[in-house]
Amino acid sequence: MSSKRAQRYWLMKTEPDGFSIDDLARRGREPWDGVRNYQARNFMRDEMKPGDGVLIYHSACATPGVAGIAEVASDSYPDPTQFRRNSKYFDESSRPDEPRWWLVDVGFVRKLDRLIGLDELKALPALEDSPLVRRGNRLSVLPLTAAHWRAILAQEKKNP
DNA sequence: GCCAACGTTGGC
DNA sequence: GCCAACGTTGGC
Repeated sequence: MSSKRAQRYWLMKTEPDGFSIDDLARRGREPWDGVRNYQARNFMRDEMKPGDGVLIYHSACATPGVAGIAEVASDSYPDPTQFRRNSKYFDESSRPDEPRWWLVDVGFVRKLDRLIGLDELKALPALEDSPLVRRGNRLSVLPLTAAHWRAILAQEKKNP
């Protein structure tokens, strides 16, 4: 396999009441549709590449935190829901010849042995510079450094 | 359910 | 281009 660039790392949020790591495990692979934030869109459209590592984060739930590992499973392509009039993600001002919203497919890798809660993440010195643990952070797709990735996954083997 | 933080919209 | 109003996210 020839790789033109080093693997990158990302974190993607999902609300488990709507779509959880278990749903991803069942389906194996899922188009990450419905993202309607320009910064998150730019990451998916311009920077994510197949094979990149993804941490799946459960948000807006009883215990928010990192729940599993996935990978970028496709190149980016236009989010089809933006053109579906009956979709809640429909965007009437987006044009098929110039799509506004883009996505990637996400492939399941594995569920973590245990959920690594936000309280734990906040306590990790390695994550001090990540927007993930900053108050008021609303970005649903964000980049991680290799150090962030390692620090988060190292927690899996530790007692909370 | 509350509310702080943030992004987006639209009037001017 | 500014900024107030509004809508949404997300932790608690």
